Amino acid sequence: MIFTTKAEYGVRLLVELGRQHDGAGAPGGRGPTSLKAIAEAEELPLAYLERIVALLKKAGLVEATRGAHGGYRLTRQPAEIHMDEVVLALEGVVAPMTCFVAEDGAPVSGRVVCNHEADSGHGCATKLLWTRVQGGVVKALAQTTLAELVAFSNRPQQHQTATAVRDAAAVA
Amino acid sequence: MIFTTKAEYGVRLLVELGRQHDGAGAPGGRGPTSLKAIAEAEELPLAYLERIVALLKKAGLVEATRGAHGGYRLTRQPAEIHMDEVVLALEGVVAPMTCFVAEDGAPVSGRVVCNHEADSGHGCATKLLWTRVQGGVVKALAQTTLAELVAFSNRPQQHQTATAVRDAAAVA
DNA sequence: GGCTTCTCCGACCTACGCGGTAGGATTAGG
DNA sequence: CCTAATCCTACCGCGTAGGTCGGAGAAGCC
Repeated sequence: MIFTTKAEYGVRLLVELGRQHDGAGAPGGRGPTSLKAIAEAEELPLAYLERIVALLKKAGLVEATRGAHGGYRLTRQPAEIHMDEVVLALEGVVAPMTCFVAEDGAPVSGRVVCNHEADSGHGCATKLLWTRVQGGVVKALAQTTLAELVAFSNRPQQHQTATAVRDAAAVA
Repeated sequence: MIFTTKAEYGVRLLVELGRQHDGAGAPGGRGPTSLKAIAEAEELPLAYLERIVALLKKAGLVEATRGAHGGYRLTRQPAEIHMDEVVLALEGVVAPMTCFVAEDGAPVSGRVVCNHEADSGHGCATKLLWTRVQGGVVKALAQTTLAELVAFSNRPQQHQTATAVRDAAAVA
């Protein structure tokens, strides 16, 4: 499996925030949303969400107001939030293999290097393959915005599988 | 990380077999290659390789001859072997998330379904995202053949990173 | 001021799967 | 029969994903 529940829960958390963020004039919309509300809506463990949202905050995707009636809100419009950034914040660098290390702790889109070059004269052939795979993943992530996911989650449930497949095909 | 060393080692093993498989007239080329030779060439643990090659054999990608001077050989031309099939054999179904289960133990390219639909009225928004990601991965794998990897591994080592990046860009 | 309701923070725990080993049984050439 | 190879299955250590617990600050509300 490629992503952990950190990414899963984190994205669902952002979608929930994005749903509040609708066109409410002033940036920030209405008041912030508490984690507790999100945890109940998505049926996720609150304590675990706390640690996940901390990652999003550290990445500047989300801001918090503390105290009673506090909570979290997005720092940008959902349409401005691309999933490559989100996944980077949640999972760290996206590399298809342990031997892939970014050249400088670089971001998702950073170029990547294989560290067991000196195998036996010929360099490891897998590098080409993993590079292509990573390219495919990053491209898919970068092309998806939070706004899309919010819109998708608001659609009626019935033919969602079909539409998801169609959307995915449209990307390809 | 997305793939385990099973995929890494398995691909390297196939590349090594593909290198022997060059145009030697009769299908099968010269005699089979022993695992021991491959393990030494790639500096991989022999006992572990045994288990990995068993997966490839079960998938029909490779055939074995037992006994002294035995070993493994490819069942097809390297240009006919696509990496989606290889990775499927080695890693099992490629799903970006645990909640993704194929509709019938289907192959890599099979359509996929999220199993926690009934969340709270609205279906999980992540499905769209993971579907797109999986599409990107499968596409990248299916477009790469063993022949390409063999050719790549035979190139001089020097500018390999640069060429890998260029090749990956060409895919996109 | 004292609640309550939040965010914050770090220590702690547990099950599981990856990566690897050990030891043998089986088959085939010399 | 010995050796070289594939086969097969059980075992094992360790890192980490996934989650819990408890408590310390911050800010609104009575």
